[in-house]
Amino acid sequence: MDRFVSTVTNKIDAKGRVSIPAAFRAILERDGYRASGSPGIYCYPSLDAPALDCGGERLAQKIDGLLASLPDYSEERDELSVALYGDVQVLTIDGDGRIVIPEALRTHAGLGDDSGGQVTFVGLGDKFQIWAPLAFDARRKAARDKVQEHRKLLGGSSG
Amino acid sequence: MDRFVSTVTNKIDAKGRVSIPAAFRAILERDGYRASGSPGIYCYPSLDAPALDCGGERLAQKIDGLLASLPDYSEERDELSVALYGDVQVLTIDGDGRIVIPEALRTHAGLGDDSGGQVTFVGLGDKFQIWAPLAFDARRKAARDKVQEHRKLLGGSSG
DNA sequence: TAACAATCCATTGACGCCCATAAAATTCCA
DNA sequence: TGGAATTTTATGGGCGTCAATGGATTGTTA
Repeated sequence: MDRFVSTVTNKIDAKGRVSIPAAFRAILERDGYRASGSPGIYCYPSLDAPALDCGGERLAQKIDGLLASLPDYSEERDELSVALYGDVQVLTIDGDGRIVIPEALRTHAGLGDDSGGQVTFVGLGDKFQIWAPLAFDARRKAARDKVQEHRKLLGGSSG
Repeated sequence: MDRFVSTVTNKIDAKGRVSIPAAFRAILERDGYRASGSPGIYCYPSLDAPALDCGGERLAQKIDGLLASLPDYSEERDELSVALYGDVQVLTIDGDGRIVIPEALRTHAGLGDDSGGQVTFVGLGDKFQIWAPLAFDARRKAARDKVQEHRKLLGGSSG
């Protein structure tokens, strides 16, 4: 199965458009995205980071599956629906492979004028994230430090 | 299958008209809504929230199915029938894609002059809800907290 | 005819779609 | 293997269409 991997930083233009990395687009297409008549890509605020989680049909079906397991008209289901469906935005990819990130999502990810007009795409396997470049640098550095610690604990003489 | 997703906030004008988000309208049309001679959209007070539940034919059938699953003449069925059918309003969409929310429904959802002349449409899969913007913000926060508890079900090593 | 409702029309701004350009990668061939 | 030709990407901009909104006009009913 194809996975989203690697990290790419692209520009946002004056109209708020960003090119999705070609490698990611290719995966979305194989994942059920159809150039025409397609719903688009699913995108929602990441729960534990100032970033956006994005994916294709596979991700949408995951959400459906979770909700379908709860009884209709239960309060629990309504609440989950709000958080899962309600926060999801379906973004369409234009003919040139670009999307426009809506205001609500940009706010969550800190993609304001201060982000230097750039966004970072981060592959995470079956989904990918969109970050403000600086915020992601910090996150990445923290992750590296953590790995270093683990190495020490593991007594890693080889890496 | 088409689902209602995402959250949109629109204005109510002086005459009480609100535009239904175009994306939602498109789903209603595919769900059996016909521009002319159509019954309209089904709308009723949400059972457990200060909001309105709305949907098309698919929602109506779902309610039918739910009631049919309960034993005839059971107290439970009677109560649910009243709760679900009793307050249902069939709203028509005008030529410009707008509806007028009747007084009784506006009261339940707290869509008064205090709501800033705005309403929030929240996609919930096979139905959508109409909220007063501020009330929905609170609900959204609660819902997100709840999802945190369910994250493991989403298979998320992150997010 | 007053009050209200439904339909129609007009404006504005956002968005989708198309094309142009430049840089980068890939292919192809000597 | 080197380099030229071609294709793919990323990005910028123009323009037409449509959605959202406000206002006017017509119709209906008490």
